Amino acid sequence: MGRAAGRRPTLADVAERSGLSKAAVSMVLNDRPGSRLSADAAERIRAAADELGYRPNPAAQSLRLGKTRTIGFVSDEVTVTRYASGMIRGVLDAARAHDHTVLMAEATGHDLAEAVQAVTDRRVDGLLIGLMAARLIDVPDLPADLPIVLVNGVSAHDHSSVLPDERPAGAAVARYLLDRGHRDIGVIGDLPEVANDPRRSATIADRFAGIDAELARDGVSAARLDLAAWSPDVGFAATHRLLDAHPDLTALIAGNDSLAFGVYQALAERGLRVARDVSVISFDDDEFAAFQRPGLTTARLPYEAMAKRGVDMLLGHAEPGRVRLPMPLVVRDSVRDLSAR
Amino acid sequence: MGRAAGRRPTLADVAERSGLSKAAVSMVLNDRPGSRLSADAAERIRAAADELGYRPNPAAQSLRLGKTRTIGFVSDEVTVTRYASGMIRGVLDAARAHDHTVLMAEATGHDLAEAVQAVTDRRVDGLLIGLMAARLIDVPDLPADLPIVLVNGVSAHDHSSVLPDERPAGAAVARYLLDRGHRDIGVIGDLPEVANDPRRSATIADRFAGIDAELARDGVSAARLDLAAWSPDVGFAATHRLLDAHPDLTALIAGNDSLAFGVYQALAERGLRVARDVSVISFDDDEFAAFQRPGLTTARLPYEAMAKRGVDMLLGHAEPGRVRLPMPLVVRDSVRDLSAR
DNA sequence: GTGAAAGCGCTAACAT
DNA sequence: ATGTTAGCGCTTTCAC
Repeated sequence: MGRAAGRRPTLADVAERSGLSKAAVSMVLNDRPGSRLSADAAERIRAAADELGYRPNPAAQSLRLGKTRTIGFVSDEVTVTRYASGMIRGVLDAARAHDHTVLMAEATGHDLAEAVQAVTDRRVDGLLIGLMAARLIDVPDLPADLPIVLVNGVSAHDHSSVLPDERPAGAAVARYLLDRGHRDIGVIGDLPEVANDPRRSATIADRFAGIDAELARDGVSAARLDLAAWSPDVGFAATHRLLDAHPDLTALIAGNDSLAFGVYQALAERGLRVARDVSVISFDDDEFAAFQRPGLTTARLPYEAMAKRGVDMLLGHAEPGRVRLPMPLVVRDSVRDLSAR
Repeated sequence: MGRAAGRRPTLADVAERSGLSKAAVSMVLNDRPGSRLSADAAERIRAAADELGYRPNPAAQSLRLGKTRTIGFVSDEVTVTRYASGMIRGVLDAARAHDHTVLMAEATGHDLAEAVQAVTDRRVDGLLIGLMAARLIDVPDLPADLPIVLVNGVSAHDHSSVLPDERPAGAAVARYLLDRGHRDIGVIGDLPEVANDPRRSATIADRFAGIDAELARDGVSAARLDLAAWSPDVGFAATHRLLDAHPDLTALIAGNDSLAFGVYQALAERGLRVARDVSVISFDDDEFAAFQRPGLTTARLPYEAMAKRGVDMLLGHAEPGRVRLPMPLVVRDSVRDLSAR
């Protein structure tokens, strides 16, 4: 049992108390196969360590081993923003599962290189770069032997990375509507300017390509409205514009949940009920998607799973490479089944 | 200029390259007053360090100095949840300002003591405990010399802590309504069960006490509805119930923004417009408060400022003790001015 | 003014 | 099978 003593006990203290050598203590506590200690000796050592409340000093271990059992996590703004909190959970959980701790640094406003430097200065064993929006970035120079993986991002070089698999998600969203009898569909939110620039988004183009391809399979061509930004107020304005032009639409696909928030508001203002009058479906599964009334059906961005996979790759528990993870469709109540009537 | 060399350069490398001793290099690089090196020698050392891209090994420094320049941040769920992301930003920024890094651990599901242990095992220089909801907790045993401060929480012992100053905020919210001519006011969301248990909330009682006192000053007694939980759907149901009983209400005070989200939904369902027909005001300033339509006026929980103050206290840059920080009223468009008509 | 040397706590190679 | 020792990279007394 640990006491809150003055000086923290060291290996030497445990050795002295157990009447054995430091080497013996080290062997037992790390149960190295080296040489079998007598069961009795091992017992004495464990007892002594326990009584003293001994905890190894990680600085000493790092110095000796050249490993820190710490990974660095630098992000553009996922740490400090609500959107990708699942990513933090994933990183923390996966790191703990492999007995590593996480050093976080934020690159908001700063140079990414600066944040990376701060972290590598601490001699982390691996570097995870997490991005808010999936995009292409330049990875700063870093020690040649430092493993690195990008979560929700890609580099121009061949760094390992994990991205959401947007194309099938786009197709699944369209298919969900099609299967329920919708053929008069509006698509709110393609961002041509962003979609064509991988440094702004490496995946949005896939999202819409998936939608378009699936719609085309059934011969439906959607009413489209391109946008310049994704926020509730532009979703609000866009909905009004689209519905003014096409009052016959039975379903709306929003580029993401933030836009869909605005769609709900606009629909309410027009006296239209979500699902009953106009169905809505979207992407991301933001926290408030479940709070909408009715609950918003949306294809989830798998932040937590991506982070976990990233850590696993970083620590050698998963194949490295460029990976895409599925975006599950979270079904709630915002889509009406027209085929049943 | 740093090269991505094979082995990382050490102090000894810098010494060799500059033709001086390790001691001299250490002195110069940390500019110790000890003994003045010749300006020329100092220059040579800096140049050598620069060319080599030398960065001190923190493990070695920690071992020698007994300091890690790292603080531990353990929280119940602020890390992995969107609500208090401002707290993370505050911690990270303040730590960097004092040249410290942050080790994060999450106590969700686990024992708080377990997360604290994980962090103190790493020999952090200070411990920050951050809570989602301001409440009273028991701080686990820890090394006697480890500074600790609670952010958005208090302990039964006299640990330093920083809390939001809820009473004045409650008063300010009520006053804001009163000053605009509202006298038929509904209060949605007191949680008697929670408010009376400091281990569930150490501040909610103050919030409502502030509201009540200020209302009483002007002789108005609100229509109150006590709740058992704070979520959009209970806010939704509560609004309907309250308005059914008191159709004459001109303003609603919601216990927090999550509740207010439901208030908006219920009002919309009744064909009532926020502000024009019924004013709404709330607490927290959640991210989506600004996205509501009209924007929600709310008393902000100063997560970022609390975190910053906490770090400053921890690192000796601010007076320790029990501190309360103001909750600024963020004025948007959800309250109508009745006195002007 | 400058450098040699000890030592922080730990592990692994080497003696015994 | 157990113990002794060197050394990871750094800072800081203490001689020179």
